[in-house]
Amino acid sequence: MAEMATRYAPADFEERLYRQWENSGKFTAKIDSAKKPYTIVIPPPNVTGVLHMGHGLNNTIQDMLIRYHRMRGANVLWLPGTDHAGIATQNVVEKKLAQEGKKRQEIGRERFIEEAWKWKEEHGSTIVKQLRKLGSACDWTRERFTMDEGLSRAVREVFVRLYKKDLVYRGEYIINWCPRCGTALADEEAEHREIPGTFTWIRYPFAESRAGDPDGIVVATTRPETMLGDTAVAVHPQDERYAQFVGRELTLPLCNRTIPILADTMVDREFGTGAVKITPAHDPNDFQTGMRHNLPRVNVMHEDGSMNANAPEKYRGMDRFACRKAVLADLEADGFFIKQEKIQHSVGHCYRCDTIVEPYLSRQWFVRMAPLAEPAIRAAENGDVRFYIERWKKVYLNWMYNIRDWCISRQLWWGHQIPAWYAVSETDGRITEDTPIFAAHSAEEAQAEAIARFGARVVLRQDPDVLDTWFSAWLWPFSTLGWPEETPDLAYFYPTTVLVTDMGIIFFWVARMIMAGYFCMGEAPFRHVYINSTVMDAKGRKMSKSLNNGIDPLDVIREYGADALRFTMLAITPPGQNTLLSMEKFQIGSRFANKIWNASRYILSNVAPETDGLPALPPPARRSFEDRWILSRLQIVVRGIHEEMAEYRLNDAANNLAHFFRDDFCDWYIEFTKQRLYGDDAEQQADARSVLLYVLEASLRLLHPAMPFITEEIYQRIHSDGRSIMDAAYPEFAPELADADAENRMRIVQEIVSGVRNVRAEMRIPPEKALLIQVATDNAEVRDLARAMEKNISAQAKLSELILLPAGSARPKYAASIVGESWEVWVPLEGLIDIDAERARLSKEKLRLEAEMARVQAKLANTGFTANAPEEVIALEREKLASWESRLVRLDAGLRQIKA
RNA sequence: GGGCGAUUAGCUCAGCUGGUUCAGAGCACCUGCCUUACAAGCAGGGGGUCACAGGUUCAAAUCCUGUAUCGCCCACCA
Repeated sequence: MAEMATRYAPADFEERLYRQWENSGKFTAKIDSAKKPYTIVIPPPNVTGVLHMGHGLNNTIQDMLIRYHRMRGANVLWLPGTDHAGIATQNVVEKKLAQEGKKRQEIGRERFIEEAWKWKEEHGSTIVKQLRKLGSACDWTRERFTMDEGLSRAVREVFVRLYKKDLVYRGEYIINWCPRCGTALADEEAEHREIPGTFTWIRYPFAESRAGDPDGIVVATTRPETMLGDTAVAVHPQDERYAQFVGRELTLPLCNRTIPILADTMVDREFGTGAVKITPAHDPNDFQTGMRHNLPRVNVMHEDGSMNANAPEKYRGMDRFACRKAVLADLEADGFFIKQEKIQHSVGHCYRCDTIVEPYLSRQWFVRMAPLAEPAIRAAENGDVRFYIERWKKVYLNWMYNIRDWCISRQLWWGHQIPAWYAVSETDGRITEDTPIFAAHSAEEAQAEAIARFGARVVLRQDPDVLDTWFSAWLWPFSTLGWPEETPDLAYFYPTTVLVTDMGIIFFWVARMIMAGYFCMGEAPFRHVYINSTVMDAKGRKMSKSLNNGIDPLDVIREYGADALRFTMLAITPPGQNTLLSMEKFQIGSRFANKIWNASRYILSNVAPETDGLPALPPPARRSFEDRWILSRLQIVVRGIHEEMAEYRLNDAANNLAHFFRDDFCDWYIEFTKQRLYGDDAEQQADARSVLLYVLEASLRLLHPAMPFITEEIYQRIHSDGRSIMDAAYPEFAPELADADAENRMRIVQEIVSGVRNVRAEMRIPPEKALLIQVATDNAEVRDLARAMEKNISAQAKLSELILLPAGSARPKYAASIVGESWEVWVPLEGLIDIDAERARLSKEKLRLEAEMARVQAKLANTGFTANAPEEVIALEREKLASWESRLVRLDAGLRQIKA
C-alpha cells in the first residue's frame, strides 16, 4: 500500500484520476437491454460561456445522480454538449471583428458564419474542459452541439412539421426589438426592470375648435418620441370627462396629422390624464387597440432605433433618445408641453446586451403554442412529469395556462436559417404578405413543392432570418439521441430520466422541451424535473459580471479542490430556495475532505499488509458492542441516503453522510478503537482493523457520487489491484447489521463519556490528572458496560477508577473534588435516569390519547350523531381518529424501545 | 395588478404528514488542549417569547385567518 501524503492535496490526483476514468471509457454508455437505462441530458451551456457557480452546482448535482445510479447498477448516460447561443456568439464574433477593424456587414453573411465557426472551434470548448475539472462523468463520445449536422436536421424537420400542421405562421406584430442587436426578441428575452423615468404631459389641440372647448386633450407618455407615430387618442367609454369629445379629431403636434378620439375599455381612467395616445406601431397595447379600431400603423423608427422617413423630416436619422429630447424641446417651443414628472416604471431590457428594447412592429415567425401546450399541461397535472420540489409545478402551470405564441425568428446570421423559401416575383424579388412560402428541408425540396404547386420552376429565396436559439434547444433531449432517425440510442435511452436545471429557464426551456417531447415523440422527454437552488452572493444578490460579485469555481478548485467545491455546494443548497454563497463556505467541503483524508491515512497506516483487499468483518459473536454500533449506524445512514436520493434531497444526503463520517465514525468509533489497536490482544487488534477498514471502504463508496476524486484516490490505496470505485456497488441497507441494542448501549456510554469530559472541562481538571469516576446507576447492565468501557470513559485521563453508586444518590449535577492524588468525579447520568420519567410521560400521554379516542369512538357509534351531523364533521372525526391511531403506534414503539 | 416563497441563536439555515430527536446544526464567539490521523484538529461552553395578533386542538415553531417586513416570478400601468 502506497504511503499517503500527510497533507490532503487534491491537486496531486484530481486531474490524473479524471484522465484515468475518461481514457478507460468509464463514462461511455453502452446499450445493454438487460439493464435499465438512466439518462440525463446536460443543460447545454453556451459555447461562449465560462464556468460559473450556477454550472458548478447544476453539474455537481447531475454528476452525483449519475454516479449514484451507475453504482446501483443502472446503465447510465449523461449526454453533454453545448448551445450555439445565437446572439451571444454573434456578439462575441462581432467584437472580435471590430478589433480587426471589420464589420459584419462588410464581410458578408457567408464569411461571417465562417468566422463564427472558426471562433467556435478555437474557443468553444472552454466550458467543456472546465466541466471536466468538476469531475463530471459525461459521455464525451456523445457530445453534441446545437448546430451540428444532426441537430440542424432535427430543427428543419420540426419546423416543417409545425408548418404543415399550421402551428407556425408569419405575421406582423409588435415584438420586442433590440436596436443594438438588430433583432427581435421573444417575450421571455426582454427582461423588465423598474427604472426611474419621466412622465410627460402633452396637449393635443382639437382639429376644429368649438365654443366651450378646452384648449385640447392632454395625454401622458414616457416615450414622447413615439407621438410621431400616433394615430389616435383613446379615452374610457364611461369617462364623463371625455364623453363629449369621442368622435372628434385632434391635430397631432409636430406632425400636423389629424387623429381621432375614440373610446376603448383598455384605458385606465385613474392613470395619467385618463386619455391615452395610441401608437399602434410602437406599443403592444396600442397595437391591439389599433386592430380593434382599424387604425393605421405608423412605424417611425428604423431597426437601429433611429427615426425613419415616417417621422417629420427634421427628426429623421436621429437616435430615438436624441429625438426624444428634440421632440420635447419643440413641444415646449410650440406650447404643447404641459409638465413632466418623475416616475418609476418597468422597462424591457435585452437579456443579452441590456439595451432598452423597443416595442416594434415587424413581420416575424411565430409558433402557435396553445395546441402544443395541451399535452404538456396534462403531463404536469397528472404527474407524468414531476417537479422537484413540487412548488415549481405551480409556476410552470401558471405560465402554461396563459401561454402566448412564441416569436421564433431572429434577425441574426449565426443560427439555423429558417427553412422557409419564398416564391419571389421574378421582376423585383420583393417579399410581401402574399408571397407563397414553402417550408422544406432544402432548397431542392422547396423547389419540388413549388413545381408541384405551380407546374413550373420558380425563383425561390430562403428567409434570411435564423431561428431562436431555443428552437434547437427545445429538441435537445431527443435530437441529441439521433432524432428524427430511429437510432438505437433513441430507442434505448429515451425518454430521459431527470432534467436538472435552474429556475430561470423553466419557461425558456423546460416547458418548451416538454411540449416538443409530446409533439415529436408523443411522450414527455423526462419524468422528473429537478430545479436546483439559485446561487446568490453573500448579500443575496444575483452573481453577475457587472457587480463583479461572482465566485469563480476554478478559483475554488485551485484552492480547495473539486471535491470540496462539490461537497460544499451539495450540502448548502436546499432544493427550492436560494443559496447565499461566499468563499468561506467552501471550508465546509475542504475541512470535510481533509477529515476523510486523515481518517483514511490513520486507518491505512494501521492495517497490516495481509488485510489488504476487501475487508472481512469479524464473526458476529466476536464483535464488540462498539463494532456492532458503528455497523448499525452505517446501515441507518445507508437507508437514509437512498430515501433522500429518491426525493432529490441531495443536501440532506450530503449532510447526513458528513455527520456519520465525522461524528459517529471519526469522533467516537475511531477514538474507541485506539484502545484495542494499542492493546496487546492480537485478536482485538485484528477485529478493530477489519471493522475500521470495512466502514471506511463503505463510506468511500457512499461518498463517491458526491466526492469522486478523494474517494477514488483512497479506494485505490485500499485495493491495490487497480480497480476503480466507479465499478464498485453502492452500499445497500443490510438489515442484519442494524442493531438497536448496540445503539442503546452506545448512547449510555456516550452519556458517561460526555459527562466526564464535561466535568473535566467545567472544573478545569488538567488532562494529566487521573480521575476517580462515580456513576450513579442501579442498572446492572449499565454497570457492566461502564466497567468494560473504563479506559474510554476516562477520556484522556492517565488513570481512572470507576465507582458505581445506586441511582438517586443526592449530589449536585456535576461535582469533583480532590481525593489524594486524583480527582473524584460525579456523573449523574441524566439521560439514563430520565428513562423512567420518559416512560411515565409516554404512558401518561398514551392514557390521555386512549381516553380521547374512546370519546370520539363513542361519538361515532352514536347513531343520533352520525345521522344528523354534516358529512364533513363526521369525516373530520374519523380523520382525527386515524391520526391518533398512528400516534398511538408511535407511542407504543417508543415505550417498547425504552423497555429494551 | 396577479402568483409564489420567507420570517427560528450575532450570521446562514434544518426542523417532512401537529406529540422522542422540539427548541437544533454549521459559522462566529468564549474556555481548555500541539492527546502517537487531522490545529484545515479535539473537547467543553454561553446564546433564541421560533416576526406579530388572533383562532383550531387534550397538545402548535409546526395547521387556519389576519397584520407587518423582506424576496422571487409573471403581467400591456400609457
